[in-house]
Amino acid sequence: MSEPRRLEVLRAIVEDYVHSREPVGSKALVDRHQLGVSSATIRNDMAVLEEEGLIAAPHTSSGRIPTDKGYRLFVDRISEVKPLSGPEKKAIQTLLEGAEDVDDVMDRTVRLLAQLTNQVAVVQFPRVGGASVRHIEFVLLAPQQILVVLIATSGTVQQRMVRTPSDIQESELAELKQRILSAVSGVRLTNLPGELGSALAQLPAGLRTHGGTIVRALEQLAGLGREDRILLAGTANLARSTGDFPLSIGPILEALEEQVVMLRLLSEMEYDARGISVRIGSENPYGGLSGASVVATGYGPDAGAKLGVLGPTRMDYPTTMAAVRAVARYLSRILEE
Amino acid sequence: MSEPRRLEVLRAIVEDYVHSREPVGSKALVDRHQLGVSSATIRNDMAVLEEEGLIAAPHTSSGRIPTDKGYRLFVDRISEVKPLSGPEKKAIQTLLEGAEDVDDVMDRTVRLLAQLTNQVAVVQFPRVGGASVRHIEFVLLAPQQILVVLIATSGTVQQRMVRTPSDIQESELAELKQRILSAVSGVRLTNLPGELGSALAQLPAGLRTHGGTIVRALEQLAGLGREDRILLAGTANLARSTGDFPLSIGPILEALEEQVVMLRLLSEMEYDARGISVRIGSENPYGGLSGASVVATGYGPDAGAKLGVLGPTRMDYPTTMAAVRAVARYLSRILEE
DNA sequence: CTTGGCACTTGGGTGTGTCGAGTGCTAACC
DNA sequence: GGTTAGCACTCGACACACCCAAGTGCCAAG
Repeated sequence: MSEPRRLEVLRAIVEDYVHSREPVGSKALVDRHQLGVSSATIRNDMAVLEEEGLIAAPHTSSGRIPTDKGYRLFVDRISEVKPLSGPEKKAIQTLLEGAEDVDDVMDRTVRLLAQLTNQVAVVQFPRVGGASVRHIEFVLLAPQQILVVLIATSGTVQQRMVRTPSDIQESELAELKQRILSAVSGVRLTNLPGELGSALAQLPAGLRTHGGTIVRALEQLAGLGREDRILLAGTANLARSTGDFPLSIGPILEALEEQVVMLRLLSEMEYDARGISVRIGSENPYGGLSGASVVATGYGPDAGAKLGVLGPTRMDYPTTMAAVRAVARYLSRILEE
Repeated sequence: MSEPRRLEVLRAIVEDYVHSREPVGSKALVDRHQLGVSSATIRNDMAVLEEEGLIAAPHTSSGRIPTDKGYRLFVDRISEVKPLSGPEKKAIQTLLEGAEDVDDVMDRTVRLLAQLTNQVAVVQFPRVGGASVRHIEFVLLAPQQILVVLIATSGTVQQRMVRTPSDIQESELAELKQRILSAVSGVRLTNLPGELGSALAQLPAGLRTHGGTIVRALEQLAGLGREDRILLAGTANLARSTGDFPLSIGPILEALEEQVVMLRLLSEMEYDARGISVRIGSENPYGGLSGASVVATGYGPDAGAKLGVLGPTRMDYPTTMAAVRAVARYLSRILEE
C-alpha cells in the first residue's frame, strides 16, 4: 500500500469529483484512470484516506468526496498550476491594454477574472495604498468654502469640500498651502496625520484657525485613502452552481456585499512564498463562507493589493489558480506603466 | 355577479397569495375574508377573473394565483399605498441625517431601502447631472504632467491626469486656467464641450498646444460626469426568495451587475402623475427580468434621478411602494440642503 | 501487498394507493 | 338574475413498498 499511489488516488478523486460533481467510487476510478491496480486495492487505499480525514462518504455506501482537508492536501502537494492557453493569455493582454485609466483597468480586470474562472471575482482596489503625498491643493470656491485635494504618488486623488468658520482670503490660503505642502510633501499617507499635527503646531497663530480646519480635512482624506474599495463581478456565477453550496447562496451574497468582510478576508489570507493563497471551505473565518473557497493573490507594487475569486469548495483549483496568477501578473505590469 | 365584488375577490387573492405564496382557493378565501357570500359564488367570480386573464390556476384543480395582468390591475386600481409606521419614518430620517457627504448619503440610502423592503435596492446616482461648472483647477505635478480638476455646482468633483507633449511652466498654466475658467465658469456641463471649443479657438497661438491637451481632458471629464452610476444593496434578499423566481436567480444577478441594463431600465420606466412606477414581471423589457418586478421613483431636483427596488412578482406592492416613496422623499429633502 | 469474490448497505427511481383541496356544473332558491 | 348547496371529478402531494445499481467492507487466496 504505497504512499505515492494513495496520493495519486486522492488526486484522481478530486479531479473526478470536480468534474462530475458526484461521489466517486472505486470502480469508476480504475476505469477512468490508468492506476494499474484493481478496484479492491483502491478500496483499501480509500479506506486509509478516509481514516486520515482526507475524503468522506456522504452516505454509508456511496462514493467518496474530498473533505476540505483533502482539497488542502491536493492544493498544497499534488496539483500543478496549469499554464493558461495561448489565446487566453492574448485575450487578457489585449483587454487590459485597451483600458483608459486606472478605474477602467480595475473594472476590466474584475470582469475578466470572473469570465475566465466562471466564478465571482473580487479586486481590492487601494485608492492610495501605502503611497505618499505627491501634491496638495486648496481651491477657494466661496469665501467660506474650500476644496481640499490630496494627490498621492499612486496617481489616485481624493478630495473633500470644507467650510471654514470665517472668511478666508486667497493670499492666506496660498500661504497655508505653501507651509503645509513643504511639511508633508513626500510623506507616506500612513504617517500623514502625525506630520500634519506638527505642521499645524508650527503655524503662526493667525493661520491656526483655518489651518486647523484644512488639516483635519487632509487627515480625513488620508484615512479615506486607506479605506480600500472592493470591486465585484460575476455574482451570477454563484447561481449557476446552486447545489454546490450546502446552504443557500444567501450568506455568500451577504458577505460579498459587505466590503468590510471582503477586505478583512483578503487581508487575512496567508500568502506563501508562491504568493498565491487558497482558503478552502471551513478554513474561511466568516461562517457564511464555509462551503466556499477563495483563491487570491497580490498584485501591484509589493503585491500589496489583492485580487482573487470566490467559488464553491468543489472548484477546479489548478485552473483557477493559474487564472488568478496570470491576471495579477498582467495587471501588475499594466499598472507599472 | 357584481363588478365591485369581483375586484374585491382579486384583491383578496393577491393579498393572500403574497402572504402565503400558495395558490388560494375559494374556500380559504371566504374563511379569511368577510365577503358575505359563499364559496360557490366566489368560484363563479373566479371563473370570470380567469377568463379575463387576471388570475390563473397552476394546475387543473388547484387554487388560483394572480397573473401579471392581475397584479397590474391590483396596483393600478385596488391597492392603497400604506403609510409607513412612525418608527420606520423616524429610522429613515435619523439614518440619512447622520450621513457625512453625498457619497455616504447614497450608500446609506441604498442599504436602507434594501433593509426596509427586504428586496434588492437600486439607486441611480447622477454624479454631476445637469449641473454646471463651478470651478476648474490645473495642478502641475511634474514638468509634463498636469492634474485637471473639474468641480460642478452639484458638489461632485472629477479629476484626471494628463501628460503634455512638452514641458509647461507654472505661469503658462496659470494663464491657461485664467482664460479657460473665465470662458466656461457657470456653463452647464452638457454645453461644456461647445464652450471649450470656442475658448480654445480664442487662445493665443503659444498656448494652443497645451491648451488643447487640457481642453480635451475637460471634455472627457464632462462626459464622464454624465455617466451615471448605480448603487446596489440587498442582493442576498434574492436568495431568500428562491422559488419565487420561475428560473434561477442567475439572469437577475446578471442584469443587476450590468449597470447599463439597470440604467436603461430605470430611465425607461413610465413615471405617472403619482411619480411612482411599477414594472410587473413580463412587462420588463429585459428577458432575464420576467418573473421580477421593479418599483421605482424619482428623487432629487426635478425627480431626475431614480431609485427603486427589484423583487419577485409576488411582492407586497403597497408596502414596497410606500417605502420607495418615503425614502425618495427623505433623500430629496436631505439633498436640498 | 494485491486481488477476486461475496454479503451487505443504501440512495434513487418507480409504481400504487390514499387523501385533501379545489374546481365545474347543475338544480334549487330568493 | 344572482346566489347557494350539493356532488362528481381532477390532480398534486404524500406515504409506502419495492427493486436496482453502485458501492463498500471484509476475507481468504494468490
